[in-house]
Amino acid sequence: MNDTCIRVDEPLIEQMAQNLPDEQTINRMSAIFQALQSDTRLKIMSLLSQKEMCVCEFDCALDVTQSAISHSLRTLRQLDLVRVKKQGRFAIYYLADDHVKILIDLCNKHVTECSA
Amino acid sequence: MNDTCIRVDEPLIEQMAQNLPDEQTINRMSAIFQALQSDTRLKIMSLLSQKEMCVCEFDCALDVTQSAISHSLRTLRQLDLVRVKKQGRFAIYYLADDHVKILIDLCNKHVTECSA
DNA sequence: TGAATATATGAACACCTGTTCATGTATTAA
DNA sequence: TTAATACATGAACAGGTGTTCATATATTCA
Repeated sequence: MNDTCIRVDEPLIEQMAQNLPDEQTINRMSAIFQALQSDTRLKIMSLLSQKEMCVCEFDCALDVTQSAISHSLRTLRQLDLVRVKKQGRFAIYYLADDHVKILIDLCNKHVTECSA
Repeated sequence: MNDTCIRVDEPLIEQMAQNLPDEQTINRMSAIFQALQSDTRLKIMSLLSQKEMCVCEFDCALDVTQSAISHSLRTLRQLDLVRVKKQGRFAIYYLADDHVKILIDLCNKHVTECSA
């Protein structure tokens, strides 16, 4: 297929393409969605929207190894979706900000409303 | 590691685990985030939030093959994130609803605000 | 000090994803 | 009818992801 069909207004499309978020922004957005695409990490985020938690508590609530939880938390940490504070030998995790909570809630709402 | 540490209030954690969205909801949510995790699909969604488009127009705006675009659109269609209407030989794609647009905007906002 | 607890991390492996290539189908135009 | 156009789809392959296992580190307690 060539790059143009009868419907394509090339200058317009090119301008729209330039209105796209820049590559760096796209990358960071896709990284966030990528992080939220795992069942385990979604559950972690959902739990954290109820209260802050240490790794043990996740271990008790979820059905994966402690190692898997730590790996998941690292991913979320690196994207600044969650943060840690150390309390003695415990690592207490909490949501980085409300944006993320809203993201999760919005998606949940979309899914449950649209399947109802 | 055992399933309990000194911090764990087991009945509470178990109740929190039950408050989690059910498996089906979690699966649908992760499927949506999974779909939005690809640069190409994110760009498609961003373009669609500007105006409805046919496949040719995506082909003109994006730097991947028409095949890749069709595959991406199928993924988005199957999750009801976008919809199609046929107009002669053209397939016109548009966002399924506003939830999704808000999701994208919110994530974009998060990324650009937090990196500023 | 030494043992137990809480968490992190590297390696490895099975699985999944996104792309391209090749090709198929449907619609229009000549 | 034939050729061209617009789009869809299956196969296949490279690259990435999530999990577990084994192990390391850091903190507390005896």
